[in-house]
Amino acid sequence: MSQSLDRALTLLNSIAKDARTLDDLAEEIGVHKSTVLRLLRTLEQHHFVRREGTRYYRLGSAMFDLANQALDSIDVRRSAQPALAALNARTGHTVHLASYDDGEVVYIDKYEGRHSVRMYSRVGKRAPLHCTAVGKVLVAAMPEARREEIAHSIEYPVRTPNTITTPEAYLAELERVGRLGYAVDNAEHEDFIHCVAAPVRGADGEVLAAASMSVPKVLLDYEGLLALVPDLRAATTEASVHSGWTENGKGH
Amino acid sequence: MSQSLDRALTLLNSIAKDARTLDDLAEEIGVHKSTVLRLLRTLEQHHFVRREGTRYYRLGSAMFDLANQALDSIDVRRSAQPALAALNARTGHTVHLASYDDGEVVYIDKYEGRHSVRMYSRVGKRAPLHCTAVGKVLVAAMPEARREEIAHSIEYPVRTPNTITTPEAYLAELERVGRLGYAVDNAEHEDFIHCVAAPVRGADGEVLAAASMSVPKVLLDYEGLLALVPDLRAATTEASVHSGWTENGKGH
DNA sequence: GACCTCGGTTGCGTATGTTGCAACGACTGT
DNA sequence: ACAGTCGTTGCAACATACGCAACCGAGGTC
Repeated sequence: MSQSLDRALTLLNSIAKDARTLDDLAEEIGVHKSTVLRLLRTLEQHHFVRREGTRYYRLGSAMFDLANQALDSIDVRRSAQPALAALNARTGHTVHLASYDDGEVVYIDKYEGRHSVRMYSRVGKRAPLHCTAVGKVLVAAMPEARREEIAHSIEYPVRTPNTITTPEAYLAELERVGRLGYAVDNAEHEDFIHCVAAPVRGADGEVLAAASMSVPKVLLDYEGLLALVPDLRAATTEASVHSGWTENGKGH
Repeated sequence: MSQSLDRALTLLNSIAKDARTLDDLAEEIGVHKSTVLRLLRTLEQHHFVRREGTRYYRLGSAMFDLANQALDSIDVRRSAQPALAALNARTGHTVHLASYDDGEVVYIDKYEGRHSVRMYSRVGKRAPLHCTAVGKVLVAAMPEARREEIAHSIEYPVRTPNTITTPEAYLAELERVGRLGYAVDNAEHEDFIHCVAAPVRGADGEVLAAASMSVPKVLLDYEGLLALVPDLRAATTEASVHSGWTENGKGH
């Protein structure tokens, strides 16, 4: 809608990957370098980018500042923190907190596991709804009409042999998740990892976010993964209570 | 330089403080609300803001994503992490890692202390050079000409009765810091807190960042604060080694 | 040491994108 | 059902951001 802003934001994405030079950027977004220069200067004034020497541009401190302000203002992140940190410390597995945003899942917190196998995820990163345990939990909590709508509107890219690839299969899975109160990602996203996830609820019982544990298959088989569910649910229940949820239905 | 971009970035700052409505924002930056709408839409496409209901706008996930990508690419942050985390765990005090950027200090990492007294700081936040221990360490490490230049170009706003207020006093303090190898902020920034800081060095002995410990005065008197210096320096030395520094001068 | 190249920087005229306006529509609360 | 509030759209006028081309300054090569 706004051309220059659009270009500037695209620039930020490029710069984020790693430090870039002026001509690089100009070519990348297909405009004259003087145009890029002007945009970068404005971004620089606001500390969104900074220069390294004369040649290279990097993201600046405003980025961090705003991001952290924003993270702080996500209430569920703060209220879930103690329970999730404890879960992470107790089990040693990687714990994620995620919420729904515009047809995808967004990770809003992460507690790194103790194993050497690192997942390619990061706070702020987005992931598909159809092949993640957190995605299933979040969509399963929506009213039926919305579930249908989402199930039919998203893509189903195949990530592994186990990935769900049709709206029908996805809806059936969501129904199961809703009934059980937790979701499994049986290596549907990455070949060597499987996950379990459960919802974190707020004062009115609405689902605010989903928490998951991710475990390498070599460390724990499917049975072992399911055995983690009670532990996970204890944590999400605690997180829910801190978020204003009360046992018997409606809270306020 | 670029008007629309400039306005958009200002919008982001406003939104960051807390969720805002359209007219609020329009009035705040003094333009018509349709203009704001268009900018917000572009920001929304890029996930820099998201809508809460129809009325409110909040920062979006791209913010977190880019910020974390950028933080990951700050090498000194990663290499200093183990040493600083250990220092924080060992002492229970708040630990900051900061670097110099455009006439100010920027916090690039923070390890929260165990006391209830919380400081108003945050990763990405900026602070003055003249009244922070990290600021002194960073400027003290620069060549004399640059030190002079900075000392005479910055402002000296008074924060507490102890704040340094003249270039001359600041330069004298810097000389002391350079000689001792560490800096003290004797309640010069906030009344009830004092800090010590020391440099983290890279392969060529250049100062990459400064690490500090901040302690409430009620918890530890000035003597007690100084007694922390050996512990701090052990940590910054360890961090320096992880950053490629070698004991006897030039590394590579 | 002079030349050459490459990348960043500047000034300028033009066209394009962006703006403000005013009218519309959706939603809320009374 | 009505009034008021707030988000949304189409349009015409204008300012703004654009691309061009020429100008620097630094690094490397012969």
